[in-house]
Amino acid sequence: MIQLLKDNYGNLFEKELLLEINGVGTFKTIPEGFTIIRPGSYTTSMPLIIEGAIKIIREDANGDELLLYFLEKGDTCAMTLSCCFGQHKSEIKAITETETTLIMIPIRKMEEWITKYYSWRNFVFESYHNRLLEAIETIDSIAFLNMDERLLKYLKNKTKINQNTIIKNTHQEIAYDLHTSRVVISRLLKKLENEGKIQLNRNSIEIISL
Amino acid sequence: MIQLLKDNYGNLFEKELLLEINGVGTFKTIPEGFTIIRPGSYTTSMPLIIEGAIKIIREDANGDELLLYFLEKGDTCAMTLSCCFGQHKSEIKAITETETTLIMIPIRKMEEWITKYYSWRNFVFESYHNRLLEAIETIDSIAFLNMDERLLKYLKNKTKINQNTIIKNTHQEIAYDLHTSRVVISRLLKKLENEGKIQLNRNSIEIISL
DNA sequence: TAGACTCTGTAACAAATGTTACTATACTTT
DNA sequence: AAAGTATAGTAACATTTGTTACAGAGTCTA
Repeated sequence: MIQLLKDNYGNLFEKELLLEINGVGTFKTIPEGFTIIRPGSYTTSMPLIIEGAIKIIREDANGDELLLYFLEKGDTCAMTLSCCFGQHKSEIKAITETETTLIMIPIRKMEEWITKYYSWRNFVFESYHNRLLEAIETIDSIAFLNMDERLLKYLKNKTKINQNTIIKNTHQEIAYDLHTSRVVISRLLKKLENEGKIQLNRNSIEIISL
Repeated sequence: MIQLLKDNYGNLFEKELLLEINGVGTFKTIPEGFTIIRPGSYTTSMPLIIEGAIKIIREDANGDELLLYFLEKGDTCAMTLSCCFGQHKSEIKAITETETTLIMIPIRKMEEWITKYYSWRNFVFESYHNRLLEAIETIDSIAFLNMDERLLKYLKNKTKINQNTIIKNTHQEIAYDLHTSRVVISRLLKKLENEGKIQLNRNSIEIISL
């Protein structure tokens, strides 16, 4: 069995299930910045993240965008889950934030395992729960926080996800994620720099202390 | 078997399951404006809505509030679902919007039925899916719409849920749901009245044409 | 190296939303 | 009926966020 699978899901799933996953799952490594899922698309397999991070974005009909949350290793996409179960189409866009390694599980199997393995059932429900919580967390941020606080939270989150205190993004990219304008982000970042919390450079932001 | 159960879930669940629900479920009728679930609370049973409507509200530590969505007959609370499965505590507040009749299902049974009945499994997953979609819909509204559009959407939704073109609420109550101030709501409502879309009265709003 | 292009900084202004304060009216209670 | 309370209307103003415009600095390419 591939070591990566064992490392990431070994304490979550029983041995038989791990063997099944290893048998029917397809391993895939996807480069950074690749769009995995688009709004309106249907999926026939479900991804388990082994390594890396995926950015889940809401995109409406006018092309307005907003970052919903990040997925990391050990996570799966709840939207894909329910798309698989119910044959619904996707309402979100998924882009690899870093290079990402996935195991793709065919729908047929994931349905079968629901009745067969308690640990799998648990994993699926936990995933739904976590995604619902993250959606609510996003709602909290947009509804209750001002843009400066949202930006701060975003920067913290980003350093955690990328395991790096240097954030390689333009102000425009950040503005898209937070659904605001570039000028607003530049303004607030400059304020953070003046407060000594970050260091601004072209195409990147170094976090000093948030 | 109670007719209401058959009427609302008859085409969703098989006969055996309906009989089981009827056997172990407890029927409850709750008056309007009653708080069913509070943030931080744990639940040991899961509600199926038979009649009426429930308002699901996010409430943060500072007491800030925001309406997430309404639940109607045929719905169940996904947050409660995952609370039951995972022993998590509630992150939301649930208040009856109208008088509501529920069937309460003990956790033990709902877990057992997951493996036993395909239709139940389906129902649970569909519920999660729908709640996730509604959370995303809420995110859309807060992120992409201005307050006047959000108010309009709110009024439309409210007439649908209550089956009544007269909305019995004060401006303050609406302001809480949309997490803004009373003055803002009064201002926008007055604008809608001037446009001939609504008629304002003390403690109530009559919808003319939205 | 000249020109094109991208990214950032900044000012000036516009629009949306939030706050405070005060008034009038309707309703409730004593 | 008088007093108190809740609700709504409105003005004036503050704050936050969004928009437009332009300049300068870095990067890329012919």
